[in-house]
Amino acid sequence: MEVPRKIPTIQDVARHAKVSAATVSRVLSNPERVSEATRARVHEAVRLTGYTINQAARTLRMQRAKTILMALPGIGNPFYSTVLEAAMQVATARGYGLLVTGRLGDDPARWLRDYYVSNRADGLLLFDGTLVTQTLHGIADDARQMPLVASYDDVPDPRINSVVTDNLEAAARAVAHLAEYGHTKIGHVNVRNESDLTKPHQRFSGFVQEMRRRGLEIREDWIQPGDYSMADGRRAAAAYAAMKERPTAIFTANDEMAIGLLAGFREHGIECPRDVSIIGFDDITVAKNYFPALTTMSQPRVELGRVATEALINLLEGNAGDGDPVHIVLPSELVVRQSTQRLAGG
Amino acid sequence: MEVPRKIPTIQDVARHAKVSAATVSRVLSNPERVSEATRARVHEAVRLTGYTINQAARTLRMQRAKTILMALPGIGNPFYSTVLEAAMQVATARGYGLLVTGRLGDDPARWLRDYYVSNRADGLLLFDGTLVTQTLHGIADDARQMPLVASYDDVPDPRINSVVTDNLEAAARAVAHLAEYGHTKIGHVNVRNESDLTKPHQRFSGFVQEMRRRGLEIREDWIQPGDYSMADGRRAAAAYAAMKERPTAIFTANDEMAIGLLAGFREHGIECPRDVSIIGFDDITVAKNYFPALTTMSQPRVELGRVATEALINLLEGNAGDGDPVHIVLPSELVVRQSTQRLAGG
DNA sequence: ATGAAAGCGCTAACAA
DNA sequence: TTGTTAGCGCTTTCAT
Repeated sequence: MEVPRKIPTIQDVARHAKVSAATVSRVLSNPERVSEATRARVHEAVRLTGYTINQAARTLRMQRAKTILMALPGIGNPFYSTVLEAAMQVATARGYGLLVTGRLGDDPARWLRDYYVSNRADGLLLFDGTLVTQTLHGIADDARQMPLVASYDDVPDPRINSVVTDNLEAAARAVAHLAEYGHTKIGHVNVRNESDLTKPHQRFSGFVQEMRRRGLEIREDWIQPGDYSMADGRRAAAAYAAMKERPTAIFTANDEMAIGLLAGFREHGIECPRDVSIIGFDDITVAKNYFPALTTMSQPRVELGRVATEALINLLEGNAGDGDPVHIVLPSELVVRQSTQRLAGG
Repeated sequence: MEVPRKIPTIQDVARHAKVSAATVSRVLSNPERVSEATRARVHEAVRLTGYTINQAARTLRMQRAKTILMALPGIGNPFYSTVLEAAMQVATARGYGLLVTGRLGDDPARWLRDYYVSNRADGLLLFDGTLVTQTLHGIADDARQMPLVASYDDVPDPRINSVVTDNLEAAARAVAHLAEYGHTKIGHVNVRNESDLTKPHQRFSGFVQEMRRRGLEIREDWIQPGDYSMADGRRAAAAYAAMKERPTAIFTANDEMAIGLLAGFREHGIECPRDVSIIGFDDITVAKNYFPALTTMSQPRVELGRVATEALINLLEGNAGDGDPVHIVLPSELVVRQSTQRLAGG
């Protein structure tokens, strides 16, 4: 019956090595300030005691948690899980822990900022585009500013650091691809609600922009609402199927809606790409394994997670805050597969 | 030019309310031990100062971080992202933060345990089945035990708390489904490596068990290796395609491999379900939207995340450790869709 | 190069 | 019911 040993503290190590706690601390963070002999003794003592630094104490003392907070709109989305994985790798490599949160309550800004004020996280990786700029500034513009990097589909406030993909351009290219294939009757599936009227999604704007540029008619009824889920893709399919006249090509704001749309169409006897061309957005893993393989705008989501996390940590460790905001735009790429086809006789 | 206010501490609140810090602390954690009048004054002071408790200080003092650590084998996997989301919701609701980690380095047990020893997390949600039981015990059986709940495909050490699905049974039912459809030539795709020889995956065992029970031949070459990725599903497809004699039905250990397998087969002109029936495992979102819609064993992954997290927090808050280990088994469910078919003339 | 001492912000034991 | 005091484990002046 073993007596549970106490978790060793820096004092225990000091005693073992016959030095002061201050010296142990130095060995651990500024080894060059300690003589080689002492250093060796301390390391040995660390090994012997199995000492691990107490982060809570260190955080309290240093006012830095060595932890970053990642706010996600819905982790269930495979898109974000890849981003999360990339972020985690970078964070770990640089000695940071990664807290995740999603449920933001009725005061999202406060919810997030409390992590900072309460000394649980040093900075924020914001992947949740539902927070409007105003709210965002509630986080960043406070006296006790929380360092943050935003990364989502909309173009964030220029005062806020951001790492994004060129959503507007990419959406325009998606439409251009359809147009180049001879399609003129083009539909779109995207989020549509009041907040969007004042601040439309970049992918929506890209769609509108390219349609206008090419002089193509934008038909209201061909723009179907979708919250980025497969279920909403199916719903859109039902809506299109019920129409007398349908678009010959549809651009969905993400791959999951494209898949739902395809699946839904199939149930209505509408075949892709025979009857309709569909282009998605994101290039999630399943896109190339779907049938038909999905044409899509590929997003560098590993890069997104990696770069955003690196930017944040640099911010935290560099001369924080006194530089200009960081704005990084990563390129998307058109990946043509089987779900789009030249319009027959077009 | 606003001078950045200092983050208010409990002392600031105390000063405002003209009470001692201890009283403020009491109001925040044991309100009933404080008179109503004082309580009101303190609350007002909290509001005025915008006070938020300093978690680092509290953690140091109480030796509890109010944070749980979730170890995932690969968050990229959409299966786990759903579990993660469920876990996060429960954790948040019960006042816990959720740290995630994946990169476990060369000493995974130590890596995970250090979170505990260093006072960063109070307990561990272990979703990574690659840690063998021995290693696990390195985490749990230490003098400084880290409370943990394991949840993955293999049946964990009985001394360890676990929340799992009935993988072995479910796998057997998957095979039974194929057999009932008249298939006798049944293949399987699953992880295969040395560690599996000593400790085969439950889904593998379930396959073997049901095949034996029905007196069906288990052909080594029909058991293809797969690391649960779509890419490995494709690889398996290539392997099967190259065979002179192929199975008429295949059970893959997860849906992603099933999708990869289907996509791969299609490229070789092998159609599902016409030429081969395929049953997956997990029922990821895309399964029902795939073409053909995937027959699969549905796993209650939201439940899994929820129940495991609840079990862990109960453990942390209850009379921890002195009870028997918790073992919860959640049921899987057969979902028949289009990717399996009765064997023609069978 | 090393040690002594103070203090980060909180809670809990004890006193009043 | 409330206040005083000590101390969680660490880092960091300031001495030596």
